[in-house]
Amino acid sequence: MRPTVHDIAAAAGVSLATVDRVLNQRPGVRHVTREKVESAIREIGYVRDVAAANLAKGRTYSFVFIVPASDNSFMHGLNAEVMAAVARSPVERTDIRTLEVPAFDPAALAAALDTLRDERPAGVALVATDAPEVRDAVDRLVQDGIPVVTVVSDLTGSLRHHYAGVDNIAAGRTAARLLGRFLGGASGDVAVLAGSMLVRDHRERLEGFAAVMAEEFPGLSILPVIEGRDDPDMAHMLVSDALSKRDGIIGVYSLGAGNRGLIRALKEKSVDRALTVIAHELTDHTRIALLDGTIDAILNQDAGHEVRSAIRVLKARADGLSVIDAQERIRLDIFLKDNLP
Amino acid sequence: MRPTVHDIAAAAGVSLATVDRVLNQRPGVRHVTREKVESAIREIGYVRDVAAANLAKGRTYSFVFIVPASDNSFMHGLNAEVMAAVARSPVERTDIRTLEVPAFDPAALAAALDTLRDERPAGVALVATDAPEVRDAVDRLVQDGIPVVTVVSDLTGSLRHHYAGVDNIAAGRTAARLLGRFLGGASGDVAVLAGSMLVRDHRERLEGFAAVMAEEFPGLSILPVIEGRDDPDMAHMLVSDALSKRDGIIGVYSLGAGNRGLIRALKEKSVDRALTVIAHELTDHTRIALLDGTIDAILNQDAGHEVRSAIRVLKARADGLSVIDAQERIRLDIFLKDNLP
DNA sequence: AAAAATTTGATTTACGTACATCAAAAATGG
DNA sequence: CCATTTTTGATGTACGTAAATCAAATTTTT
Repeated sequence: MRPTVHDIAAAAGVSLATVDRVLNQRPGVRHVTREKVESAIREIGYVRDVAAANLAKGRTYSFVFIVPASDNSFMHGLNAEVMAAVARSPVERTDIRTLEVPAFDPAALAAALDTLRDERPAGVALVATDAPEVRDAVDRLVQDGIPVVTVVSDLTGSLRHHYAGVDNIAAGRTAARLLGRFLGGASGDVAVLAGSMLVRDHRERLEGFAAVMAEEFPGLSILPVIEGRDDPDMAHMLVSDALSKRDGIIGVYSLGAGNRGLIRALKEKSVDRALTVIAHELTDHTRIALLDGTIDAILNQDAGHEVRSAIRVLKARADGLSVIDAQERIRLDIFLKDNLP
Repeated sequence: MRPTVHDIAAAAGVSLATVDRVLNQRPGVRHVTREKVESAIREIGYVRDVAAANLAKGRTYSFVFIVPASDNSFMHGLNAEVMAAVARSPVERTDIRTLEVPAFDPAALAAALDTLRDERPAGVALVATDAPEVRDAVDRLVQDGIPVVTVVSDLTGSLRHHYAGVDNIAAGRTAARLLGRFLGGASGDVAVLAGSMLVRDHRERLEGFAAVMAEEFPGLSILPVIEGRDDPDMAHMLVSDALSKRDGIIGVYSLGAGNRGLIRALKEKSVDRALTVIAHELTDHTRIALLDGTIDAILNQDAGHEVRSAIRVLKARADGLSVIDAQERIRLDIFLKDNLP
């Protein structure tokens, strides 16, 4: 049987009340007594029964999920996953609230984070925008003792406790190797379509991509990055334009969201030429494009996993428990035609 | 607030005792009363607080994990993951016992399964060997009301409740496309190294591989499968032999476990020729080979995920709860040099 | 309609922990 | 050494559910 608080009391030779004071860090225990209890806890290997504790506390973890009000398929998917988590939340003794903030607006995000300082939720998850003011706001929350995790996009240099997202440099490197290998030994130009170079994940993907391209595929040269602002029409125009102007393009890497415009442009232009295309994020559109051969591989991060992982990590933090690291590692999914879920 | 049993009682106009009788399927409730309670449950949307219920029951789920006594890196890894789960088990109110049975021995596995019928554990997970006697033994367990999930290797046609493993046909197809694309448009022979064609996962991988090869890469022809019985020395000999005899070989697909022999053979023979190699299962050996360029891509199933998923599914079954399907889908990991964990 | 059987209600205890209260004991200050 | 403060113990209630007991009400059988 698992040891209980009673066993601690017996082992330490103190009363239940004292054990409780130690366990819940209540005042009024002499230093020596506290040590006695703590060593008893270690000796008999007591671990608090979190379920029973939560029952007694009547506790519900109130978490806040901050998502950008962005209008692309990926963010819609992420939102849906958060909503699914909200739907499940009563069963898991969590009470998840979502907060929408304008996308790419550091000031608004920082302001939203600061309001949470008073509210003191049991944890905060956010899709971070990489800016000093956001970093500072996150640090303030952490210093107030509130668990914070970033999702999808990280905030390096901040005090956030955890990042539930993929390694974007590795993603870029992987894309480069796939593209390079798929192109065989061919020489030519590679077009890169990004949302915006102001977003950290996009910068990192490009960085990884460029590094491997330079190291391993000298025959391929990267054209200046096309910034489509994750807007279908804009992407369509810019990509069409690029493909018309440069017929040396043999490969495309789309590292941002909003691939609808890209796909349209590819369909129009690729009738007479063979292009190898790697894109990010599995959505309805990219899935169809992968199946019909317009896209050759899709790199993906599973939004559902990210959301669930973020919640698990916040919960563990709130309880002072540890997580299974391997379980919380968000993997980079590589999808070809054949292994689609 | 979540509704409780008291709320059901009030809503249905019956006593707590009656609610309890209905909830726990105890006898002595008239049909009409039972219906009244059940509709009240639906109306107010009651869901049992599993944590409280388990606390009251003093319940510990006792699960049995049957693993083959196989001596390859993958099975060692699986075993380690099961052990890690055992270590965590007290915290999760589970009591996991492992049972080792000889590998590839259907009779022994079936016998082991049959002993469990008396023991009546709360759930059984097994790495299935694909044989009628195993299927029958599994069906008997299921018919006795014991939750059963297969791990890594499935048992199609049986009544098992769930399979925690990858889609091996998709894995084979993916391997074929990767290999075909990596080889550009080149023509030549492809060698396939398997453990044994008697194992279902290996057969399925080959099936998927051969299908895509035939459909999409007519320039590549698959040589007769080499069966290395997952034995390093045997694999080394057979692969060396094949590489010496046929210098038309430009690609290798290793779909089984035990890649040490393969890697050794490749290192010896590939000094003077360029081979493209796809292998299964990320282990210390394959990881090094991937990094040094001996292997070009590794397909992997995450044993840790499989074990944790199996346990989650068994627990949910035991509680009569549903699982999050997307969370329990075991993904096929594709590793290149750049996205290794 | 009475006897027997079945169904329902009322109540209690338990699970492991949290938290509060009050009394008793011990340590500390002057 | 007494008064005061601090520390400790004893005890009870609560969380939501399970499970048991016994009495009361209802239904079924004869």
